[in-house]
Amino acid sequence: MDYKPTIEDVARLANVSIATVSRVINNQGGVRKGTEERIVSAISELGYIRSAVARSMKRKETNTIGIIVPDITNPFFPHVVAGIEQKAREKGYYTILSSTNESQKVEEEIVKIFLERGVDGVIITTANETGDHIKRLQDQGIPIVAVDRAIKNFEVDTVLVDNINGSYQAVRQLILQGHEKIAIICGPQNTTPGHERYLGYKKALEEYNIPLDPNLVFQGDFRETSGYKGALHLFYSKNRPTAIFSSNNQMTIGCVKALNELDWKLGEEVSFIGFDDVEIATFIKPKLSVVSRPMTTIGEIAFQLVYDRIHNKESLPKRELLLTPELIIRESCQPNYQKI
Amino acid sequence: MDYKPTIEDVARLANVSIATVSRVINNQGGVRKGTEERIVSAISELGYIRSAVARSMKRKETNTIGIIVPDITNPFFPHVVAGIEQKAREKGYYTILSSTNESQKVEEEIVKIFLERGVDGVIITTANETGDHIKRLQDQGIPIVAVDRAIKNFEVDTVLVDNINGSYQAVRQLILQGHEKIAIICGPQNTTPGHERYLGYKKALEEYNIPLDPNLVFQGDFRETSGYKGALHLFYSKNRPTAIFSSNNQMTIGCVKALNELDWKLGEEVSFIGFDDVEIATFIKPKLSVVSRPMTTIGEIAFQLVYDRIHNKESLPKRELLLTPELIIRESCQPNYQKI
DNA sequence: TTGAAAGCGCTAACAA
DNA sequence: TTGTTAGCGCTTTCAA
Repeated sequence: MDYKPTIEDVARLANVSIATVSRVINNQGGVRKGTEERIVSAISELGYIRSAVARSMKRKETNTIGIIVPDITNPFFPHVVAGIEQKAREKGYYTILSSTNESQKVEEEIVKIFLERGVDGVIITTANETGDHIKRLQDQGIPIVAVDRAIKNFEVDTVLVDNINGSYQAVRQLILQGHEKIAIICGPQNTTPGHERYLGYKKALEEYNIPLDPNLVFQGDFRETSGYKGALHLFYSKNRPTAIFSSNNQMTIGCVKALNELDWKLGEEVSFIGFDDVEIATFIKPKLSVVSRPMTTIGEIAFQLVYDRIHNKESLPKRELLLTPELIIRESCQPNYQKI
Repeated sequence: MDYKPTIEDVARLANVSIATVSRVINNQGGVRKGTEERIVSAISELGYIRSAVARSMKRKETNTIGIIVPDITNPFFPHVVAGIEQKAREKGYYTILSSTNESQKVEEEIVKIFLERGVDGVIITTANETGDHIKRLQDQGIPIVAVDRAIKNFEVDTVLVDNINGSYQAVRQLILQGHEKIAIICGPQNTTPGHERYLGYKKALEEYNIPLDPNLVFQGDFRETSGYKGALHLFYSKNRPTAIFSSNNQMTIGCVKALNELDWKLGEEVSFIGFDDVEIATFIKPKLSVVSRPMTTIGEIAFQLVYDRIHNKESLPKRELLLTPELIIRESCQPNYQKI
């Protein structure tokens, strides 16, 4: 069978007009019971399925949310996506997902496709925070929600994690355990998360009157190798730190690898806290302390924001949510014995 | 600005008919150069974007591939999806992704949605291999490709990994290193991967005349917690194994966590091989030996299969690919010293 | 409670 | 080389 029955086939079989059929498939009521029954059985007899395309054409909505992420293989995003999808399905929305591989050009392409397809809303972690290419979506009246990375050049709803607070908590913890030579492995300073996590580090040091030593600030790029290099660099620097804070999960991994190879004893010779939980955190020894983010919740909230805006085109002010990450203290940060 | 210009607006501005505009936006040629230029500039002046919905309506194709996975947070799938997406984009296709959380009911819902939306093809790792609900897709002439899990009750193109061979290789390796008390942490036996990986285990034991001890077979469900429980169970069983084979990545992680907590020395007291590579494999001490699958390649092939079939409605025989996984030996499997 | 009919924006066959 | 026009399958007035 390859023939797709249409609303007209149903109407013919049930001996009513297509308008009446439309009423029952949309549960609009106002149809006599007997008529409805005839229609329902005609539908199942024919195996009729209403065409979402024709429907979208008429209604000017697709019930789909476009999702753009920079890297679907980074475990953070599948969790966020799961949260979005879950909530979306509950509300009758579906998602079309694309990964940019951090490429601005790919992102532009995807935006264009979303525009053509008439998505009802977009949830994005952009590869380029200036966001000029994203503006076109907004110009078409398509609600946008930025997740994890802000968009700079115009106003959109945003759900971020309080990066400053997260790294502040982590560094403060290290300070309270008696560390003073605390290093940071930074993310790129031209991204919000990268910069903010550095600011939290600075803030904690200032608050406790610990001078910031530039030699303890290593510029990474959020990739594993830069974490690795960072640890190496710090190990061999003249002012070897007694504690390290790493700005993201991938760099944490590189870093721990390096510590292993250097035989730089985690927890004993050097305390450690990383931003973002990693799978390995609880099964290396000692267990890693981390700053953890509620990934699924982020997705759920993001969907709620687009959803609200889809159904309130005009009247909503810009909303900016800042979720507080949680410091999970395990074993990799210990009192600074070397001080004593 | 919230008004969406249509092909008519473009035609009016360029002072031609909509047919001519259609010709240029579809690169069909046969349009005088000057005319084309006028149209192109009208398009950019108005910011015209062709409606994919209207186009699909007319052409009876959506250029979208539906993807159904059981669990998007399992790192295996994002890699497969990345492969699909990559190839798809090259060919002008886009993907709509849904995760069933292993629920048959959710899967049925999604199938229905895909049907309504008129996807051109579906790539699925099904939560229920009997596949009766999926049959509806095929009845509508929508090509299906099964990935990682076969579909039993009718014929579809399939790309699988040779699970039997993969776990056979792993278990044989353990046997050759002198292990006899080799445990397996199974996946669900009503899924192909779960069952086949068990068969490979059995096959290896049989081949080397090692009797299968039911106490060494732990029934897991592919989730992390069941790997954790499995290791616990095996540790405390009267016939403690000297080697463990875990049937998937998530259970491997649970398992390694448990080993740590139990202080059951990996590689020394218990050798270990897991199915599927995991991020942490090279990272923990000792490094984990694993059976590795070419995930991105699987996705690329899957897309190629649907694509072929979309463009060759009738004429293709059923195709079934079986990729051979690779045993990567690292440090977690060692000769069985306890035997000596 | 039901039906007739007007489109939604596009493609493609046909005509000019 | 260009234009006219008939739909694609549905929703939604408006009228009966």
